[in-house]
Amino acid sequence: MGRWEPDARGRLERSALELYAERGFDQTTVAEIARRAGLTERTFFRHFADKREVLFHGSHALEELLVDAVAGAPDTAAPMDAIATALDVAGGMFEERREFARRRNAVVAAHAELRERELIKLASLAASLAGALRGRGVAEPAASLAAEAGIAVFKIAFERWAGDADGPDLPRLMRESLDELRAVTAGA
Amino acid sequence: MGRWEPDARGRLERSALELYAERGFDQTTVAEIARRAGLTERTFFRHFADKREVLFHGSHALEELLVDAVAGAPDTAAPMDAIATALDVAGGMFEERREFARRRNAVVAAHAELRERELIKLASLAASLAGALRGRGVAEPAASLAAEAGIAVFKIAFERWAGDADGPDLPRLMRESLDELRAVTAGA
DNA sequence: GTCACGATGTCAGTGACTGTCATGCGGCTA
DNA sequence: TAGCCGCATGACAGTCACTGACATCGTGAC
Repeated sequence: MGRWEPDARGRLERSALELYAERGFDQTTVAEIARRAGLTERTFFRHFADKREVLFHGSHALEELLVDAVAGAPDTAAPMDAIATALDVAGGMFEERREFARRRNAVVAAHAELRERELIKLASLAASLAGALRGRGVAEPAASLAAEAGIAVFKIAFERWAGDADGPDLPRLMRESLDELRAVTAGA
Repeated sequence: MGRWEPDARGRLERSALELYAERGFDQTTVAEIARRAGLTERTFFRHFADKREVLFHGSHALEELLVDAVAGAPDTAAPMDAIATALDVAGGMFEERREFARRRNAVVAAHAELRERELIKLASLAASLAGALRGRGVAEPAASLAAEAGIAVFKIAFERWAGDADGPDLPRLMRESLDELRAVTAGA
């Protein structure tokens, strides 16, 4: 055992989510988060670039997962089908963490600065997915457009999922939304 | 003539853009922006909610313009055709302000916090466009999906336009990107 | 002429974030 | 076993974004 309690980063993440949910993002100081985690403010900023980032540590893992899904889709799959594979994986991942995902989303949705951070994470995800599509031989701008369309589907399906605890599961909402997008963009 | 020089807000906007371009966003303090505009830091924050917002004052006007375009599209137009009308209007607007738009975009693209703000403005625009589509009788989630797809087209066309000063004009890139999106989402 | 109004200035305060140096446990090496 | 080093954390001072409260003073209504 080390000199300190283990998992400082995890303690900070949990303390931050609790406090943001209890009092709101603005009414929580970094010093309070650190104190609840048994650490100091300075240590918080060694683990997270800013007060928002503490809620977004998982986004990198999600990005890797989805990039792998796109890269691993059958060679014969069309670009949007590769994206659909990734959306399925994402839906499964969130469905496994229903409680946490919904609690975290409520906090993020309640504050504009946190929504901003969420949007730039999604933009980064779109860029990575576009890269994965290019790796499959898809040209620009088709790769970026397919990736952005996939993120649009993700956003809308996720929003509906988070807002209706008794509705369909997320993978299903993803598939329905993708079908809806195909319908609405069809035709000249 | 008033007690003060006129157009304080405009002076602040111009001073900010100049300084962000000259030294970078981080290396510019609000006090410096205000001093160059002949005002004080406190006055800056009376006009703009924060240091980033000074670059995004125009986004509200853009939003109104595009909402009107969607609302004013022919009754017979399909959802994506109404969106296409709005994209055409947007393309024209930026094309009229080529120089300014490109200079401003270079500043925004250079700093993650500014890109975040841009993304939330685009998300707000998407929400307004979805509202305009609902006003035309389009149901959810089709309205939101069409709006988000339109924003995806806008983002990618704008990026190509900003990155290639000698390329096609923006309305043309918008139309090409929309056609690409239709092609990539087509098929089951 | 008076008076309310509105845009700005002044000043003090909070809190996010950073740079720098100190501390002490665990492991490595002689 | 002794000395040393790396690494996670603490302590502390400093900058700057942003806010609240109050003062100032041309302008226009009456």
